[in-house]
Amino acid sequence: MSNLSVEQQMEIISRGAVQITPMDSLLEKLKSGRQLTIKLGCDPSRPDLHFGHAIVLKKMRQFQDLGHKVILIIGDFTGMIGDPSGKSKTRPALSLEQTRENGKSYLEQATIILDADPSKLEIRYNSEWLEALNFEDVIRLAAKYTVAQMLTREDFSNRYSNSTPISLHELMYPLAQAYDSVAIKADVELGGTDQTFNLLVGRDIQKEYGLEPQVVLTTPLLVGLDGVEKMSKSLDNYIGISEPSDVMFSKLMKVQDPQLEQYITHFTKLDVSETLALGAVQAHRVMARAIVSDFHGTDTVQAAEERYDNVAKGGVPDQMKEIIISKPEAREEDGLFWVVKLAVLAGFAASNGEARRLIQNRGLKLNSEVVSDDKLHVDLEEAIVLQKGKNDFLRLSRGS
RNA sequence: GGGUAGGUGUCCGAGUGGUUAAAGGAGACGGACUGUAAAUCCGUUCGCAUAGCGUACGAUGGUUCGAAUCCAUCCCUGCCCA
Repeated sequence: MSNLSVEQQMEIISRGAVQITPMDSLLEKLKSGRQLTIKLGCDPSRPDLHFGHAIVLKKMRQFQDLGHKVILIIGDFTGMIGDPSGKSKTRPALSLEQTRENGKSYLEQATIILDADPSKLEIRYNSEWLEALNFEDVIRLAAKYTVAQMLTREDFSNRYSNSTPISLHELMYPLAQAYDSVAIKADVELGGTDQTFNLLVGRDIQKEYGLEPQVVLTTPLLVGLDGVEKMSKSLDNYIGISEPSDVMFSKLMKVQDPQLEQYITHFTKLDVSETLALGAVQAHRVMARAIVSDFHGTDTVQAAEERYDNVAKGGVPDQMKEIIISKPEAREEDGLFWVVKLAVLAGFAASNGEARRLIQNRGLKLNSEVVSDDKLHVDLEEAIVLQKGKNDFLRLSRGS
């Protein structure tokens, strides 16, 4: 176990945590000196991890570094049923193969942050024990909780009072998740603050099964780059943990000022108030450098920053994505390609109409020149650089 | 089972037979300003090689010169009663 004193360990664990319940129970578990089992439940439907997930993964990593064991629970069973979990639309049910596939992908990405040492990381699928329960077991499990208790969950009570549908099986999810804690005898379970209720149900159910209840540690929900909504892939306000260094750098520079502190706290070891004292712009840079070097190594940071500065000055970066256009998709005529179609193929617009509008609004540049005519045709004898707005570049060249 | 209110574009939401591709807002995307920030301001907002055409108001069928709007059947959801 760790050489650090229990107090020092507590300090590390507490950084950025919203809530640790109960604190003294965690102290005691740490004092015992044994390797603790730290649980994290993972949603198997969204395998693209972003910084919102990274907050909790970083925290898991800290536990690992202190010698404890992390168990990732892939909710394949729950995923098969399709957890609506508060979203207005029920998620589609996934097949067992899909959830396994997603689980693998989750693990791959999670180990960017987590220590993959098998003595410190284990992965389990909850179908292992949930599938084995028969209807009687389920009813017994359900008997341990009341409807009134369930309705104390904010999400449920809100929906109930707003007359939004709540399917009966949704009430089972907290129980299923709690049962996971029973199955692996979790000492600590981590999750975002939106998981607080579920995590606490885990304590109650563990008690019912004669186990020592887990400590619940919650981390804040990360606000995305829009500065308003919580970070999520579907809102496209996210920074992916496997993004290349230059993208990660420029996205980190876009973190809005009020969220800067959050990013420094959770993703760096920098002193928060000292860093903020540098002023918003400089603090962004320091934060972005620290995080990019943490993910990609120190040598890529400089290149990422240079690229960022170059683009800020209106320059065109050396490195950018490239695609090769072949004739049929661009409707080549007389060796010429239509800009509108090229913009669509570049992914800058979803339809020709959208591309036309982009051009009309002077948002499309070809080799740094504003495209003003939506009938423009180009030959691709030489590769061209297409640019949408300030930061989207793509090099296009012609296929044979 | 009975009653009742609903289902409109990415979302919220107006619209109860005729310039309705559908008010308004949010979001998004461009532009200006800036710190490639925020706030603010301006433009855009279904598709199509676009002065035109095609689709679209839960689904299908019908009434009508004309339907998001009227009728029928079906699907889905809320609430109340049992």
